[in-house]
Amino acid sequence: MPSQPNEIDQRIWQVVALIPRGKVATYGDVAAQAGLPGAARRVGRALKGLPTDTRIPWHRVVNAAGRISLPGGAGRQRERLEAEGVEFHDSGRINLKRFRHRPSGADHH
DNA sequence: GCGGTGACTCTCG
DNA sequence: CCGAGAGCCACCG
Repeated sequence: MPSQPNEIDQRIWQVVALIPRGKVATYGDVAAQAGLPGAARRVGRALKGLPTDTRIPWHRVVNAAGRISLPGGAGRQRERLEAEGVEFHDSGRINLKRFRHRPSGADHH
């Protein structure tokens, strides 16, 4: 099997698990929260290693442009997000100003 | 050890 | 707004 989950992956998953329903976070955000600033790609790899039946809300992680990066599964991820109330712009872009999850920052809006 | 690759991101034009 | 280029880190053959 492909690389067993290490402590780093566990921490990344934990951060993702804390993203509230109806909100999203970028790969960079998750990396920073997990104590790995600049390791966005590491996050993508960690999510790829999640089991199919996981309860981790992996679909709440999108790229910095507010778009879905998941290859071949964009439709599935988008459906899940829309089911939670996350709205998509024209060609599948999310308004991060509105739906981005800020862990340590109070709403200023 | 090297080069290719990817669920990334930023800068430039 | 979009694409190209570069920086990035870890995995793989």
